Amino acid sequence: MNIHDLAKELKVSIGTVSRALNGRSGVKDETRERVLKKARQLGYSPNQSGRSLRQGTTGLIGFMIVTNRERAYRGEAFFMSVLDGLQTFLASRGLELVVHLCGSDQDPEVHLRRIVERRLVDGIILSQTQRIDGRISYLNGKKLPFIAFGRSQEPGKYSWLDLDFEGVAEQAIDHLVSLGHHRIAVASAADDINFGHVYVEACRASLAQRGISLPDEYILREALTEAGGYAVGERILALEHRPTAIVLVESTMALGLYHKFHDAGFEAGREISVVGFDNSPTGDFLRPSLSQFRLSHQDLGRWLGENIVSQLESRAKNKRIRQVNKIWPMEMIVGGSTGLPPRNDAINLELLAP
Amino acid sequence: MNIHDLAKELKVSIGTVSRALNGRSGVKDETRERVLKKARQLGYSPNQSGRSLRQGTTGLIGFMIVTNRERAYRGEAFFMSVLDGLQTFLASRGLELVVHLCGSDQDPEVHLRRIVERRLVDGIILSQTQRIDGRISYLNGKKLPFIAFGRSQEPGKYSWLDLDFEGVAEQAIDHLVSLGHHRIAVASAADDINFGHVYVEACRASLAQRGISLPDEYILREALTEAGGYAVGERILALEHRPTAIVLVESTMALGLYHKFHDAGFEAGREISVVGFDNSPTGDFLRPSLSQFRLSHQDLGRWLGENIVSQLESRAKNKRIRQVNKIWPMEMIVGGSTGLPPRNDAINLELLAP
DNA sequence: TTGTAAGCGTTATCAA
DNA sequence: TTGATAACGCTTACAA
Repeated sequence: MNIHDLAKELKVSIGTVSRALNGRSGVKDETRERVLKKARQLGYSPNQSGRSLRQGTTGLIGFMIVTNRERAYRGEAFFMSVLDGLQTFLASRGLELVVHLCGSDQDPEVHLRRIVERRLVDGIILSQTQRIDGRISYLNGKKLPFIAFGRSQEPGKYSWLDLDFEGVAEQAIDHLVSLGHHRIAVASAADDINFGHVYVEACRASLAQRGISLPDEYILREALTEAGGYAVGERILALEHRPTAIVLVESTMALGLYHKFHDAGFEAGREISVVGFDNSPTGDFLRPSLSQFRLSHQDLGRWLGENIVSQLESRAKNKRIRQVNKIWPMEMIVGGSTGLPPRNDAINLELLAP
Repeated sequence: MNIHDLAKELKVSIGTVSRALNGRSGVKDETRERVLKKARQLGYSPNQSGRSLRQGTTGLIGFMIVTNRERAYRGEAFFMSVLDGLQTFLASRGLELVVHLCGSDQDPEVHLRRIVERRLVDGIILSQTQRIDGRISYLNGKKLPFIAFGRSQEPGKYSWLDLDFEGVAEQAIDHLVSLGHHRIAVASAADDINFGHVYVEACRASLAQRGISLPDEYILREALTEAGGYAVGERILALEHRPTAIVLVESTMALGLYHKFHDAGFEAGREISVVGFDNSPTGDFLRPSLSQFRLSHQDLGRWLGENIVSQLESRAKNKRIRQVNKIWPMEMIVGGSTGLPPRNDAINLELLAP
């Protein structure tokens, strides 16, 4: 069933059918009705390859996810709600979202090049950006609209959206320091994903502002998984100068960390305070509940959709694409995992006062 | 940059370029070399729309995921590793995986029809099959290769892959009954997803074989989330005749359930035994660790890839497509969450003996 | 071994 | 308001 068959069935020309279906003007109302009805009846939809070839656009927006065996189970689940928000928005604009997975043994840049060169999509959103990310410099050289979900150190003007790691670090550190903590560790990503670096540096800056240093042994780089959290627990419990608090760049780690604490007879919020990251249900259902940050994944997805569509529209009108860089604010929700430091570790501010 | 530009650059015809790039015979080795080199140099890849239009195939395999706000955070994470295995296999066969998300406010069948009618993919894998699932009967009427990941009650011959819910139920029930449990509850899905029904009935059958009935109040249908698990915990603790064990159709629920137990001063494996489902890291890192079932998501994905490719090949050779129905075996890993029932609840088999 | 040209299904231009 | 036709980029049958 193609446009010729449909036209023959209706005894009109393919041009008329095309105009009718695409809402072009210059078709008699009655004819348009007939065409639409018959198309519905016969289940006809235009072949996308034909359309794409003629129009030069596919109507598809790509979202690239790099699967990583280690993190595959939960880390990427973060994206599901983001994708839900994105897809819902795109659908409202007649666009279709397609998610491209990059297998754990493939090179993300090579994979991206294939997608772009074959013209599979009209625009693409990258995620899990690395500090040095060849995908970004590659796309900077193309005219394809794209957004990096996550900052990078790649030079050049391009649109990106990122979580407010600085704000999160500041709120977390402020909360902990005001409780009296001054030995605060940071658990971050083991690989070169950019936010891992950003978060550590943001914590360092927030600590420094309060006259507190972040020694190397308090920076714990592990997998962003339950197992990684467990490893973090082992490492901090083994330290001679144990921290009294730890901030995590990913809430999933909390489960492993709690487990290790449990084994050692510790409890989060008593011996060691813990701050998670984005609001995972896991954190809410831990005991004690995890102090973490409010974040609407759906809204994030919607923002991505609005922004990529605006790029598409600029391009269609041959206008210059406006680059947007957005830091997504997040707000702390204090749970039971943060409390006063153990007595002999607290700075008693009153005693220090003259 | 299209095939004409490349041909002009090389001073050969487009036919030769195409033959060279596609590995067709009848091209001088030297010419082929030159073409391949130049194509690489200029970053040329054939436009997919052009190819698809000509060949009638897109080289894309779809995987449809229905996002559901309630489950979005973790339930769908199950798929990430499956997709990793699938994508890796497809890439080895020159095919590209595209994941189509169906937003929570969209009709999955309508969404599927649009994908199929526009010829976006050469084959598609459905997931989250419902008991009555219009998508399956729709695809049965088409010639597009597809696999349902999850059985359904839809009539007709079609390929499907499903987890061995019967085997899981049998092993779980056998384990619990041999520990002395005879009041066993089942937590399953609240919506019409088919595996929810399958699992309950499988448990009922395994219990019946041992002369144990499954009363309605022991069937707890809730969301497959932490919150759902918490709700399950509330409900069973409120029962007059409390079960001594519960089996869950999704391990994520365990976190909420443990939390509720903790609040009530209970511990899994002591007052109430708990059996989870697929081997989530969450289950491994709970305390006590969750008894659950071994499952390689990657292998599952690979199986899907092999099967859809075999369908594609049959179709290309105009051979009849062989329908395959596969039950994926799973093996129990006993953790600390299953133990003897509390004393006064156990059937002491020796005392019952004459 | 290479070049030429038809045709895949669509949209858009132009003429009627 | 409609119909005929070119063009999008590619692969392939056929001719050279």
